[in-house]
Amino acid sequence: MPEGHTLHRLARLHQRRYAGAPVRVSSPQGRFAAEAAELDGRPMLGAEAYGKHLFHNYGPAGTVHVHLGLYGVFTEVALPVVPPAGQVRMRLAGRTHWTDLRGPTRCELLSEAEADAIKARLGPDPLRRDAQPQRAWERISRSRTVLAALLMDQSVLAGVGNVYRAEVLFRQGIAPLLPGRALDSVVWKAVWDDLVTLMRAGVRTGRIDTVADEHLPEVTGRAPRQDRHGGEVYVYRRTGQPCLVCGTPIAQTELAGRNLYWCPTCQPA
DNA sequence: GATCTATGTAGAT
DNA sequence: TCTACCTAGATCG
Repeated sequence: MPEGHTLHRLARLHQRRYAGAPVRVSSPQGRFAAEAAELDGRPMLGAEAYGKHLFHNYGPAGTVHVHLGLYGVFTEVALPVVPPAGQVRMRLAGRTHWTDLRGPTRCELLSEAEADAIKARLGPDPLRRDAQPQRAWERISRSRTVLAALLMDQSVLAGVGNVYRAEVLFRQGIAPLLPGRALDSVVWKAVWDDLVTLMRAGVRTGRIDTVADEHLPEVTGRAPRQDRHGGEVYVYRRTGQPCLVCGTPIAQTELAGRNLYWCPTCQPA
């Protein structure tokens, strides 16, 4: 279930489990077999996330680039390994644990230059210390595109997905269809800072929770809604349900093929 | 058991 | 703007 926080959690986990020692690499499904054979038994130097992209660095042997897409998932279990079940694109086995990757949209072996090129085309990632938010602002403040689309554009901001987009716009009281260049720079600063706060919390907990304590359903008495993703949210997938702040039914529309959710009262046009 | 839907992206049109 | 990718859980019947 991949927005940026998920990938940063995985990078942190893989760094701890597999970096600094030889790793057994295989591709039971076969689609990564040649690359796996190339890497098998080599030490992983490090794991890092950039936006929704995950990189396993094997030094001169190359860098594995993983993008989970909609369906991709890593599972991890303590040794010993068991025979693969289903379609396992990549299997890693380390000193104590092994992990299977299924259903990624990308799993490929790249040169360092190719990995750098992917990072270079991404916007600043609120979860990275080296992020430069002004790079995003330069794009947003000149754009006629609506904010809801800009926030999902990975070349503008890296790591923000449909949930964080909807929730940060709600929390900052911004109409999702506001053009980027109509956004006030002070409000932009608040959006960025809020993304940093929310996404860091997501890395800590592995969930997306965005609702302030005073708005929690058990406090306000408004209908509780535990979403499938496991967190407590204001608007994401709450179409027609009462806003946790004002009670107005949450609105939904489709934008660029993705569902967009907002409160018409708290986020007036 | 069949069908629908999804926290995503690239490439074709 | 559309489709393909290709997985699993929820929902339908």
